[in-house]
Amino acid sequence: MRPDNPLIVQSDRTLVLHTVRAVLDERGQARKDAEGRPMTEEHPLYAAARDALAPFAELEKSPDYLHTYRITPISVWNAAALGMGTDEIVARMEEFSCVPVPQNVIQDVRSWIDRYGLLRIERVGDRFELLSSVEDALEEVLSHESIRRLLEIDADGRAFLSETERGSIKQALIKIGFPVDDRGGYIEGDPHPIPLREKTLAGEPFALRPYQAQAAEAFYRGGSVLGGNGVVVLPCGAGKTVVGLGVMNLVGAKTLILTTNTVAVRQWRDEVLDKTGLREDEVGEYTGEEKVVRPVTITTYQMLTWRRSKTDDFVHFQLFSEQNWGLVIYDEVHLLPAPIFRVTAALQARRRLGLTATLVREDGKEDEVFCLIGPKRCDVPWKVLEGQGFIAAARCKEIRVPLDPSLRATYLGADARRKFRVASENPAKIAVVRSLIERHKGDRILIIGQYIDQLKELRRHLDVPLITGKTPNADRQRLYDAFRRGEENVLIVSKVGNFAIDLPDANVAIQISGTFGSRQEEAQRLGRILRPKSDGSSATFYALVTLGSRDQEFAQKRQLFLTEQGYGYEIVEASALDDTQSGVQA
DNA sequence: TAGACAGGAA
DNA sequence: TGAAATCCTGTCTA
Repeated sequence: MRPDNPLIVQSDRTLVLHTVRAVLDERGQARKDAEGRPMTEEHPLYAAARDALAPFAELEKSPDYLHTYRITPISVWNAAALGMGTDEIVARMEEFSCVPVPQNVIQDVRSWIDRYGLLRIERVGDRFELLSSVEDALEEVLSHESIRRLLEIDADGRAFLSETERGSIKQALIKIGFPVDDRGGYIEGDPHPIPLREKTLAGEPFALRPYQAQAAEAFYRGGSVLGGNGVVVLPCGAGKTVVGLGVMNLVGAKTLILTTNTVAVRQWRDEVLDKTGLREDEVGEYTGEEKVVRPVTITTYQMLTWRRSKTDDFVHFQLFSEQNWGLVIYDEVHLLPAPIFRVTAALQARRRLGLTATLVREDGKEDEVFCLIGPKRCDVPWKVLEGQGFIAAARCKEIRVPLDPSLRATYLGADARRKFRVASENPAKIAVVRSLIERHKGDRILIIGQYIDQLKELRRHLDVPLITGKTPNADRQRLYDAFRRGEENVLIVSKVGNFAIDLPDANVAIQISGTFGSRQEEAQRLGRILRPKSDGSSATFYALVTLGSRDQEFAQKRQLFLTEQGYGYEIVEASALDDTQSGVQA
């Protein structure tokens, strides 16, 4: 703790981190710039503090100078699963704090950490027992009706549960603040060796990158809690599929893979065939087009959650029991739909791997992921991979575009939800896009937006191709290819860009509108330009927002996740684009 | 029997 | 907070 440190830990468990500090002259006075404003510089400890806090705190707000983090039970338990204890968490806060860390915060962290592992599930013959390391704890949770009705209490007061209740009991317990250490173990599933190739089909040498191998190991071996279930968090473009292959190799059993769409199904299949020794007849696709169950089977969430009508049963749930799976992989686990949680609750005896770039869910179901899939096993910060050259360096700029006075009235007159749309569709953004394209001549530019009308308008002005959900697959492919070959330098894409993983790489992305406050969407979009460039050059991400509007508000929320990962948004006024080149450099 | 398309769901 | 995209299935056409 030093007075010039950047962090303040508050008793409401929020952490306030200064990103900048005043520049002082030799007499210790704040130095002023030419216009008399105090000068600031990045706080020398900011980056180190940010990285130290990331494992156990969640970034909540990130305006220019003060970033607010919050410590929650889930954030602390995830840290605990990575092997971090109270002492370490407190030490990290004290190292960067400029005031004493409040005692109640230390106590809260300690009590949460202590709770993790207080209750555990163990196998007893063909059923399971809920045990507690402290006598009162079991008594306390049994006083909750929601818990007791799931258990069978015998004459000695021991609490037993059946295999099928294993998931629901964990869900119920986390709701009342007790994460369970499930040591019930796994069904091994039918063995099926999955060797990794040393050369891909194209003859290129193949091996897991160090961080990929570490992630697979961390999942499989576990740490302070039993391995074999949990989530691996890796940036877009860092090779999550390959981590999945690594885990399949370690488990060596029949595997069921769940993905978000059919393009992803195809991609998983190609990767499995390209990088493992499995033959084509060992890998099956279970989709609308063909339903083939093989030792490695890949399907979509929508396939599984399909039913004839709202009241009917899920037709394809039998896939989970069709084979004796030894591993279930949940791709993009932050998008997991509710019914899959339900079936996963009954699947606690199978090894479960979740893969994602951002563990944050916009629906706040992080606790369900935590107790049903498992804790975070590995989280490689984006900036670390950038430093190692596995993803490209990127600069983010938020360009603030004024709203024309004539539209100002429309904006002010609109109700809250229309306001966002009016601000998002600010026509002045078109001129800004045009000048950015001008500035980035020779670059590959993706323009990403949310509203079809707005994008059509843009296409009319710029005369470049537009891809939306209605664009037939053949046309998309043709445009993607043209973009890849460099025949087209600019492409406008709608929300298809969020899902389409076959979208070609670019080095400039211009976001002209986005979903309310979706942090993970912003991360995905940045991911589009993060593939390392052959010449090692960096990428640029522009977010266009309407000055002083709800658009600007939501843009801040969207940026949270990336700020947490160390991406700073440089704020540029649109007017600065016109006169000099100083505001935005190509 | 493939392909196109509409409809419903989340 | 709302718009857009996706997928699966069933039906129709050639």
